[in-house]
Amino acid sequence: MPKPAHPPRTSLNRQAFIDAALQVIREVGVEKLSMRKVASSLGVSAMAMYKHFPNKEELLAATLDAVIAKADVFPPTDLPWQDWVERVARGMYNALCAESSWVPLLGSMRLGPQAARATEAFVERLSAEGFSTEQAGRAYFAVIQVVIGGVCLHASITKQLQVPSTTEGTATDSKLTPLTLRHLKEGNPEGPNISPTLETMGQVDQLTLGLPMIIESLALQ
Amino acid sequence: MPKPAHPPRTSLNRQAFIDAALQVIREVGVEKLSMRKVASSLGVSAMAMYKHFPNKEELLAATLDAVIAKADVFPPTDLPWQDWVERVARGMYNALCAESSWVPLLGSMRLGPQAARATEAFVERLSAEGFSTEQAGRAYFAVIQVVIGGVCLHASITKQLQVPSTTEGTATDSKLTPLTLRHLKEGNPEGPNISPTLETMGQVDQLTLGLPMIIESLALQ
DNA sequence: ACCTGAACACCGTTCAAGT
DNA sequence: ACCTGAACACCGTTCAAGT
Repeated sequence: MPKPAHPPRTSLNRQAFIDAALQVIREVGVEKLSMRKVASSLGVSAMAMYKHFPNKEELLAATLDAVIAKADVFPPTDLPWQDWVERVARGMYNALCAESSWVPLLGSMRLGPQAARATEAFVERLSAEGFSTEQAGRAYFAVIQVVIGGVCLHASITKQLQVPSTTEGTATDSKLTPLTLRHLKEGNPEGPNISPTLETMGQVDQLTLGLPMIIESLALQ
Repeated sequence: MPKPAHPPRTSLNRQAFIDAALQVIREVGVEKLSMRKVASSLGVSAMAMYKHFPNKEELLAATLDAVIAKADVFPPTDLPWQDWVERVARGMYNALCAESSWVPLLGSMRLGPQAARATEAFVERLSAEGFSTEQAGRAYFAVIQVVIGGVCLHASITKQLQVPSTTEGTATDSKLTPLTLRHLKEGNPEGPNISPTLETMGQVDQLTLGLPMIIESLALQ
C-alpha cells in the first residue's frame, strides 16, 4: 500500500473547504449551499474544489462527518449505562437539532469514519456491560432510530407551527391547511379534542417520547 | 364563509399536476423533480403551474399529501389495539420505504390535511380504548418517531451498503470509508467484532427495533 | 499539482404579452 | 382565467488552458 508523501498540505486544503462549507451552511442552510458560494467565500474559483472533492455530495459527506466529530456526544464512562445511553442519545439529538438544516438529508447521506467511530464506542460500552454484541448492535440502532425520528419530528412540528397565516377563508382543496391545532379544531370540532395535545407537543422535547421506553426495555434484558 | 362556485375545474387541473408530479417522481426521484419536467410531461409550459401552485414547495407538499392519502394505512378496527397500532406503523413504514425518494425531506415538509386525518384517526382509536387524549397523542408521536427513524435508518443503511468499491488502498483522510462491515473490520480489528451485527442490520426490518418496545411500554399504562 | 474562465445543460421564478 | 416565451439569476459539472 503506497503512502502519499505529503498529506499535510492536501489535508489542510481539504479542511479549509470543509470549514468554509460549515460557515456557509451556518449562514444560508444546507439546502442553499452551493459549490460556488463555498469557493467564493475562500476567494477562490468554484472549480478549485474539484481537485479535493469529486462532487458536491462528497463535500457534504465530509462536512457532515466534521459535524459529527465536533458534536462529541460521549459522556464520561463512569456513569451507569442507562444514564450513559440517555446522555449519548440526548447529545446526538441536541447536536442535530442545533444544526437543524442537516435534517432534510438525514436519510440520504453517506456516513463517514466519525459516524463509524460512534457506533464502535457505543457497542464497546454496552458490551463491557454484559450485553452481547448482537444486543448492543440492536440497542445502538434502536437509539439512533429514536434520535433521528425525534429530530425529524422536532423539525416537522417546528415547521408546521411557523406557517404564516395562509390567507384562509376560502378553504378550497388548494389550501393545504397545516397540521396544527387550528386545522384539527376546524376540521373536526365534534371529534376528540386533540388540539391541546398537539399544542403541548410543540413544546415537548421530542426525544422523551420514545427514549425512556427503549431504555426501559433494554434494562429488562 | 364564501364557497367558490366551480371547484371541479380547478380541482381537476390541480390533480392533473399532482398526478404528473407523482409520475415524474416515480421516474427520477423527488430530488430531481423540476417544475419544467412536470409541466412538459403534460405537454404544457412550465409557467402554467404557477396558476395552481405558488411555488415548487407547495406542489411537493400537495403531492406528498396525495401519497399519504393513497397509503391508506388504517386496518380494520376490530383488531386488538396492540395489533392495530402495529399494523398502522408497519403500513406507514412500508409506504415510506416504497416511496423512498421522499425520505430526504421527511423532516422538512409541510404536512397536509391527509396527514392530519391520520393523526385524528389514530387518536380516536386509542381514546376509544380507554387512553386519555394526552396519552393517545403521545403514543401517536412515539409511533411516528419510530416509523420515521426506521425509514431513515433503512434508507441510510441501504445507501451505505450500495457504495461502489471506492478505489481503496490509499486510505488518506480524503477517503470517506462508509459505515460498513469492511470499515469497522479494518479500522479496529482487535475491538469487539461488530461486523456480523451490522451485516445483519442491513437485512433486518428497521421498524422491529423500536416498535415492540413502544407498544410494550404503552400496554403498561 | 493546483487553479482559472468560459461554456453546457440545467434550475426556480418574474414579467409582459397573448387568447 | 389560463397559458406562453423570453429573460434573470442562479445551479453542478466539464474541459481546455494557464502557472
